[in-house]
Amino acid sequence: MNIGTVSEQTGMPAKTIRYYEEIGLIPPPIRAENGYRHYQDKDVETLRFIQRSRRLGFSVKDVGNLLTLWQDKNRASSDVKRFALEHIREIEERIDELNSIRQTLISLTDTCHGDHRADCPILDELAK
Amino acid sequence: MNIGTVSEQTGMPAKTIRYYEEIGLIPPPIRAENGYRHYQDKDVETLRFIQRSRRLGFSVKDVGNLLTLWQDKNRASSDVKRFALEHIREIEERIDELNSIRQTLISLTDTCHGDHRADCPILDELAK
DNA sequence: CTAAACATTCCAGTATAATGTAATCCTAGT
DNA sequence: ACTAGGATTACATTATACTGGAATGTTTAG
Repeated sequence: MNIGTVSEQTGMPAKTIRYYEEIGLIPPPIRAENGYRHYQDKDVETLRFIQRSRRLGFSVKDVGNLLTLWQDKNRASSDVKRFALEHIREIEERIDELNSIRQTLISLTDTCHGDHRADCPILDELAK
Repeated sequence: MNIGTVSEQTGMPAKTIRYYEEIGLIPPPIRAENGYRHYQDKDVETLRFIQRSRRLGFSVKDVGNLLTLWQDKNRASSDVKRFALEHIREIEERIDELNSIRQTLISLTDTCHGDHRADCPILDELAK
């Protein structure tokens, strides 16, 4: 498979696939005689794995660790679980912070009459 | 006031204050004869305004708009409110997305026994 | 007077995650 | 043969928000 086909099958830009190779997230594929990258089905699977992990909010670096765990047939499932739980914890932290910001903003907007008048408690609070 | 004093009073690095000036978020202050930036109390207020806005998750660009509204004595409070409500909407979007990711991750970790065995539904799901 | 502390500018770098662009090369179809 | 469409590399740029560091000038305390 050439990179274009892989790109089609994963929905990932060829550019991104090359980029993942460049940063060492995926191994360099073998090259055809013309110098074109030649991919196997398992490479598409790996890219899909990356894609799903990224969608679950794992950083590219995290994905690297997940890939290592995935490819290590001797890993303990507890290692993977620990990793995922830590990620959940981080996500919950971000949610908490956003919720706190949200609450503050809602209190502010609630006290702002929001009409043609200039007087605005939102700005007053930001300025106080 | 020199930049160091402002830095102390706001807790912002001098570097950051200069940076905000550079990107046009705050106006260039007058200079003393020695070339040092000379700040007024109102500049400290402005920086505090920026700080609070940033902590509420407004981007630097958003803060620019807020500052404009703040300094426009003729703005309608509805303009500010609209802006804040839009920001709340965006934050809620992010929260929703994070919650959805969190749910998925929790389902995954729940089905992973997390012991010494290699078998791991988390990786299986990422790979499927 | 001198050294530390503070200020200035300018250029570069950090972190994250790609994407854009140009020059060149290879391949497949008419 | 020719051209369109892929592929390659290398270098640069985007977005966001700063931060680091060097070279140099100024102020202040001992």
